[in-house]
Amino acid sequence: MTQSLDAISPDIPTDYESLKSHISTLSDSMPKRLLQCARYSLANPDRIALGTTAEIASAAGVQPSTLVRFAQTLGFDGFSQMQQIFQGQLVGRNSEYMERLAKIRESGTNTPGSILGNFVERSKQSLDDLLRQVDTAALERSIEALSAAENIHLLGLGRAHPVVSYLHYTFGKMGVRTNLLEYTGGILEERVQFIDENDALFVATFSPYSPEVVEFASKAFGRRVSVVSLTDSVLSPIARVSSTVLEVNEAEHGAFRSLSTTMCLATSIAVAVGDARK
Amino acid sequence: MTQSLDAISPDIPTDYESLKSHISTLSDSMPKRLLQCARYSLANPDRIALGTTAEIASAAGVQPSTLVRFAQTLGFDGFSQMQQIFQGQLVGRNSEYMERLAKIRESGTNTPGSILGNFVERSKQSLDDLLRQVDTAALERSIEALSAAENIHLLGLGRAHPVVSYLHYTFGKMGVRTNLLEYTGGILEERVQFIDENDALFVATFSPYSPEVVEFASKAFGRRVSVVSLTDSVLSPIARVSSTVLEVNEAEHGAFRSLSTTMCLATSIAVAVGDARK
DNA sequence: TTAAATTCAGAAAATTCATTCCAAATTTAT
DNA sequence: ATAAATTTGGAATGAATTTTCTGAATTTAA
Repeated sequence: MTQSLDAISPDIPTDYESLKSHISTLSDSMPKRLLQCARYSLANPDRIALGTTAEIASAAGVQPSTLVRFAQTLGFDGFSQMQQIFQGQLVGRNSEYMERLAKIRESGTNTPGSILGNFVERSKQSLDDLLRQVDTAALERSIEALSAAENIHLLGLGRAHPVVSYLHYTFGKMGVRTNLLEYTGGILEERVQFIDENDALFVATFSPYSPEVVEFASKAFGRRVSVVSLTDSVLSPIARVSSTVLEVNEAEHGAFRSLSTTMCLATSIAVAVGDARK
Repeated sequence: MTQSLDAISPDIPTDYESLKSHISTLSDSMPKRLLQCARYSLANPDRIALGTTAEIASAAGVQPSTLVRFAQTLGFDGFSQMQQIFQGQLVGRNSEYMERLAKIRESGTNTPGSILGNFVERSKQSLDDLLRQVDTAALERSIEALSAAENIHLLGLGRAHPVVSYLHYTFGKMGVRTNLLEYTGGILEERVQFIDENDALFVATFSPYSPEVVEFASKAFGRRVSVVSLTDSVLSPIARVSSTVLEVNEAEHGAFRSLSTTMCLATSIAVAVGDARK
């Protein structure tokens, strides 16, 4: 049907990967609305594959005709021709996905893909556990404590450091001032004196629990500071010196634990505190 | 528009799995042509999802109108309504997903528990997307590059910093030496000279992409260093200056993005590189 | 075998869709 | 600042698509 036209324009992408890079290349010289299309297509390829021009256009905040122009800018006849590539990707990807799912169960395969498949599976499981096992009362008290605090101090070393680093960033973006306690030699303990009774200390620590962190929290707790802790077991030594304890069972693979679930909880805490403070 | 009709026929399947059993149940009492439709649909769900009635009918050896009657026999308004379920299968929507979304909508959106519920659900979705959309070839090339590197340098600022911080820790535990590049004033750029051609640079950056990070990666790339980047879109400026690009669509809630999915990918990378190096 | 009921094919109708077109708005170059 | 070029929104168009309808064919029941 469009054979002659295909022959005329031989340089248009025929698979999704090259289409992606094609879009990415041309997007440099695209005007506002077409760039909007480019962004939307790459962010929502599924909707491009399945939607109609009207639906997609409205979701992307452009006119249907703009979508057509976008496709034509990329060298296609029109939208429909471009859509076929997105559809092809959808079908191909789905069958790959099915194969990968089947392989997850078989242990022994150590390809990057199967390792990822494993972690995805376990992380989903772990997220489910989080939602099922979370102590809602403790979560609420934690949010209250952090919302009421004059200053929030954040402490976490080793595998826990990314958690407080993320909270530092996210709280900052929401206008909540936090103090990220970095461990630079032995001077950590001295900082306890700068933590006020009206402040809160958020501390994350996982097995094996750094003694310095527990010690620091203990001292703060002794000074009647609200200590909100995030840890991997209620048996954690941090539990004794905390006002509220949040527990997370993280996905693991052999000796290695992810931070996937922990980050989900951390994000929720940040958003809830941000809401309460606004 | 079809609300009243939906209400009248409340027992039609809403996901592919139940549709399948619905079809096989009813197919017992179907006349020849409808049975033909039933068989074809179960054998070629992808074509039902993406084709037009004319195309599918011709492929299945029936009339387009028969396809419509088939859908109506199953309880649908028409073909289009049935087609949506086949499309949902392709994108990975199932009944559990629908139920959970409904639950989240029911509950108030501002209690800490519901915020957490929301993030858990979105994170799971996002993890699924990761497994579906991941570019396995790019992932494998990334692992290779990092495994082959003499030294691995890690760079990430803002929301991306927790990612490299985590990698620094985890690689360390596996005996893989890494160099975490911290941004302390303007001296970042100078460090490029210490990165060798046999080294690899792992850089994480998310929108809005820090110019310093892109600039640094660009210089390293110019020095023929393997640059493995983790970012949120192929339109990311880092993509141009990377040997391999890994893309992650992170769960978000309003303006706030988690790091849940990203951490899952990061963990997988660390484990895969650890395996390859051992 | 015959009549009634069901199923079917295909044409026709109604709707939706992708695409084109053009005037207005915006950007770029001078 | 002005003109030229580009980009855009939105209506108009024509093609394609889904759905309905009807008479013919087939099946079922008596």
